[in-house]
Amino acid sequence: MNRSSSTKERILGAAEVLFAQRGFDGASLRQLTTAAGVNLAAVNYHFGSKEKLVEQVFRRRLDALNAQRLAALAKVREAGNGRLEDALDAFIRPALELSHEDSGSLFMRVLARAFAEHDDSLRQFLSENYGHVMRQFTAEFARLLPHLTKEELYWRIDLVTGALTHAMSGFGMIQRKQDVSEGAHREQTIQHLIRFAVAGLTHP
Amino acid sequence: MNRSSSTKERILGAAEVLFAQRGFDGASLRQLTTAAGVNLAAVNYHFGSKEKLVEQVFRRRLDALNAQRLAALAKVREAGNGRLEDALDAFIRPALELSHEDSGSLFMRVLARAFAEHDDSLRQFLSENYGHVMRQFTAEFARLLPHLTKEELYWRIDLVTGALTHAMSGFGMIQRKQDVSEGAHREQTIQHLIRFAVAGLTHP
DNA sequence: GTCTATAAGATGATAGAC
DNA sequence: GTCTATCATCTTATAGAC
Repeated sequence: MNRSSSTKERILGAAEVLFAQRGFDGASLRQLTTAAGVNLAAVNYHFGSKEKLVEQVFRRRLDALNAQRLAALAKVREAGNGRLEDALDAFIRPALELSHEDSGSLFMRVLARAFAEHDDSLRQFLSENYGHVMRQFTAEFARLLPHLTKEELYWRIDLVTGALTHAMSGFGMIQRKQDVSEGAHREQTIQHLIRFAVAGLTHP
Repeated sequence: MNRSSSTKERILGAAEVLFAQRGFDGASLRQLTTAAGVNLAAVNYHFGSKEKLVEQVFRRRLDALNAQRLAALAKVREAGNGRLEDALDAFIRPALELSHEDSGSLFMRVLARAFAEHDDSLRQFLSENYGHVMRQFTAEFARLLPHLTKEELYWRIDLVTGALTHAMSGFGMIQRKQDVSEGAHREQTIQHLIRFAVAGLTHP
């Protein structure tokens, strides 16, 4: 059994937790390797640098998320006369499912940090690797809302994205109540978001 | 003429810029005092610590913003049978005006960082000092949307807040075009947001 | 692949002269 | 109020033994 992959995974897991809690600069390699139970030098050995490690933390979650989104969108398309609700579901559900996973909420905080950082190299990385997903969804929304000008459509998609981002981030005031299961709460969030987005996208 | 207030102001200005660009941890007192053209020791002399300086950077903008919001809300109330659009305008306009000011967009990035930090002491500071504003607006929305349950209303306000936050942050894909003036673009954003929010709040 | 030891440098805070 | 000098501590990265 090769220990290297286990070491890599342990580092990635610890990095996600610590980047969420303390930020990319705030989490030191010392804290990180200690938490992962590996040697201080292991990060540079396995990833090359701290920055490459950050990139891998993103890839691990976002590759899966965007594959799910595109697969769901493809299903909506091939089903023929898709409804707006279904396209929105394809866009929203994988994202919210990720954000409600055990370590997913941690990752959401990592993502929020990345956006707040406003770091161009990181933004470029995200746009290069996942920009095509947004473009495919925009094209589908344009097909389903043919009465809107491009300008108007972009505005509305932008605001939907804002609402989704906010819901994923967990910053809002809505907290899951004790008598509601995790899964039920997620489904509630998805349904609220979809109805809200449909109203916002289709109003005259 | 007392130089101390000028030194304090120069520090606050430089801090806002550098906190936005590099984060609270990322901006060192050395970079900060150099940019402000003051001595390294001046921050600790005038503010006590780096953390107290951060607090003052927030106060300078948020005290003004929330006073404007409450004044606008009071006007809507005293005008009698207010419309939902007017209450939303009171909530949204001061925020978006701040975010479009010269140094306002910088401050928005500072604010985004604070949320991403998820730092409890900072969140507590914000909630203690400005939480009553949100409560007053929620009460007004409840009055204007009596058919919604409290539960449903909270969800929808939360999603509106998400869209507003996103619009303020400037993360979105919508960029001002060259042939549109700064003021016209801001007004466009406000109108899009209000119409989107009205649709999202009132849908059946 | 993993370890220790250490290089080379930045950081927040403060003491004390002016 | 402002300055310099410095403390104690932290950081990333690497060299070299095992």
